[in-house]
Amino acid sequence: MKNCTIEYNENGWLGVRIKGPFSVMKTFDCGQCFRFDPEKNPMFENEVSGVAFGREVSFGQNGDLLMVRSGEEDFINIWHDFLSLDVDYETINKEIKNAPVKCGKEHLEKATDLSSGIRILRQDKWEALCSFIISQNNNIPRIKKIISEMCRLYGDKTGAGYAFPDAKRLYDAGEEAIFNLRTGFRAKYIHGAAKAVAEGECNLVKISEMNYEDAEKALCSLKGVGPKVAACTLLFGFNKTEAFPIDVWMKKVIDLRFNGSLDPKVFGDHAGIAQQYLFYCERYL
DNA sequence: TCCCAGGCTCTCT
DNA sequence: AGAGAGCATGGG
Repeated sequence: MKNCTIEYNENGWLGVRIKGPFSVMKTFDCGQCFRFDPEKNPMFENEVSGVAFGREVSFGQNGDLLMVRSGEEDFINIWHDFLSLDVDYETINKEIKNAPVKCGKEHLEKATDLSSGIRILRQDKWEALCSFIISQNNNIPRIKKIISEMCRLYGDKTGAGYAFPDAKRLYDAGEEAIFNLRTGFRAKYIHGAAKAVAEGECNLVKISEMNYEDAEKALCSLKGVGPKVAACTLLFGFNKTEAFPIDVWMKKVIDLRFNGSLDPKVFGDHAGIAQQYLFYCERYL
């Protein structure tokens, strides 16, 4: 494992020393995932818990020590990858700060410093696609509520919580059931995407192996999926960090901080990370 | 109350 | 190609 070291394993918690910038709070509160919530635990400076890949997990943090409530095997096989712990964010942050932007360099540096510690999660592909279809013209608290209810009603029980329902399960539940989750006009989009994925007409694994342009085209062929939802899906679920989702907040950022134009290409393969820094900075500060 | 939210589709120029 | 209305709902 690169850039982190397992230091101990006791009482169900795994202690992992992290090299480079890492913040549990920022990572799970920056709007990239919807199934984790902060916990109050005197043991840690910060803790979040939630469900991913059908497993309940908690992440605590004290300084550069990450505490994972899981076995060593799950950490190595799932959570290490989920959290992008192999990625050298220290170097990436430097590259982002040095990106050849035409203007707004000062803001870019400030946003990078303020957001440092965010890790782009590698989430489940279907969960990312479905979640970001739900996200359109919606606000984050409400998105979380809808997804939580969707999991409670249609996801497998994981213990205290529920897994994210797979595509077939949502397809079988029917459009009306999905509408009854208060998804509104998105119900037919969710149901249609679930059908396409469940029946193999939309193969998410194949899409993840495509180049960015083809992958975006493939996702956008689904009704209710446009450039922004596709970009978020590819960034947060398909590990395509060159994706640069532009929502109403990012439009604001570009107008206000970059004088109306910002070419994602200046960030190369780290465009998605830069985007997330700018988004987080604008929303939360 | 009213504006808005990690937008997209459809229609009309 | 580009602009604009409509969409369901509820958070703040």
